[in-house]
Amino acid sequence: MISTINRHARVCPECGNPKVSHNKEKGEIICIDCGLVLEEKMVDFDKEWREFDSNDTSQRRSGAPMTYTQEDRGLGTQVGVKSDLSKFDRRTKQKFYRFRKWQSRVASGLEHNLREALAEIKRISSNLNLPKVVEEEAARIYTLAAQRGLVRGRSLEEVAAGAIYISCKINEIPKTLNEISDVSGIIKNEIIKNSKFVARELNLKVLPINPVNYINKFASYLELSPKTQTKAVQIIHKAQKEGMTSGKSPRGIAASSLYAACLICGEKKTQSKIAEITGVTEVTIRNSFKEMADKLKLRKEVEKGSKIFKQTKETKKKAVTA
DNA sequence: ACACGTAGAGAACTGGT
DNA sequence: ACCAGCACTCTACGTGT
Repeated sequence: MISTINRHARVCPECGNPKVSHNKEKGEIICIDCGLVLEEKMVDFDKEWREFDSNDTSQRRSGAPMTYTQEDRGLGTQVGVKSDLSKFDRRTKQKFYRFRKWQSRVASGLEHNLREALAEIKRISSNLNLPKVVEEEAARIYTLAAQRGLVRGRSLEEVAAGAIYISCKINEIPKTLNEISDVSGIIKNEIIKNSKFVARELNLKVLPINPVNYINKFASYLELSPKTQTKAVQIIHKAQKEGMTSGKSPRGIAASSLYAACLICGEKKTQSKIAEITGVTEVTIRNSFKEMADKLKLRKEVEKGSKIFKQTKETKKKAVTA
């Protein structure tokens, strides 16, 4: 989890330097070149020195896990609410009320902003039924943006919606701008504008997914042989070399390459079956396959595969009738 | 049932003004 | 900031095998 959510923050957005220094005492990650603080208020994940159980010699940490979905990352202390104070006498209660008042007063502008924005991110995520990891990533992106002063002069709701959009893309969650716009109440253009701005300033690379990553999963659902899988990967590599994959849906590329590989290896699966598993339509598979077959000269291989498929089908038939 | 083709519409992005 | 244009994908058909 930690490695996932921190993976985008290791290159300095200011000078592009990948060399960063981790100052554990201050809980900061700093660029060695320009000194820019990339991340602050980090948590030390080293061993806990205390022991709470004499029988247990292993050293443990305690408390709830750290989360970016709270402005203090779930690590802060909150002075109790009224119900917690019921057991105290009047004087003690008044003391705690004063503490609470001061706690809210001393909270910085950034903390107030984060509290509002993270609540908004939580609300949008919940309405869109987004996985926890997407909410966490969006919260992390917003927190970094706020720490770098990118929210200043912008509406926090707009930046929050932008963070959600980036997070969905990073985590491969197919949510459309319209859906995010409907739930957040922010117009599409503003979401695009803010997500681009934040991604650029934080040096977040929202790269398209490599279609090869899908092959194993889809092939397993389709119960394809390792030979067909390898062929599909080869086809994708060829297509990538020919520059056929840019701008296209990686799922579509994976689907059509699997379809082609099935035909070539004589392991026929229908377009509708592959479409069902891969989550793209038959039309997308057809169009993409047609382009691949033409540009990568797969026609001959496909014909050969079809012959093998027919032969094996006939021998199976004969075996059954015999 | 499956493969293939087409039309029209929508979503997302890009570039020009 | 706005808009037009573009490439891509989708739905919804019809047709052929």
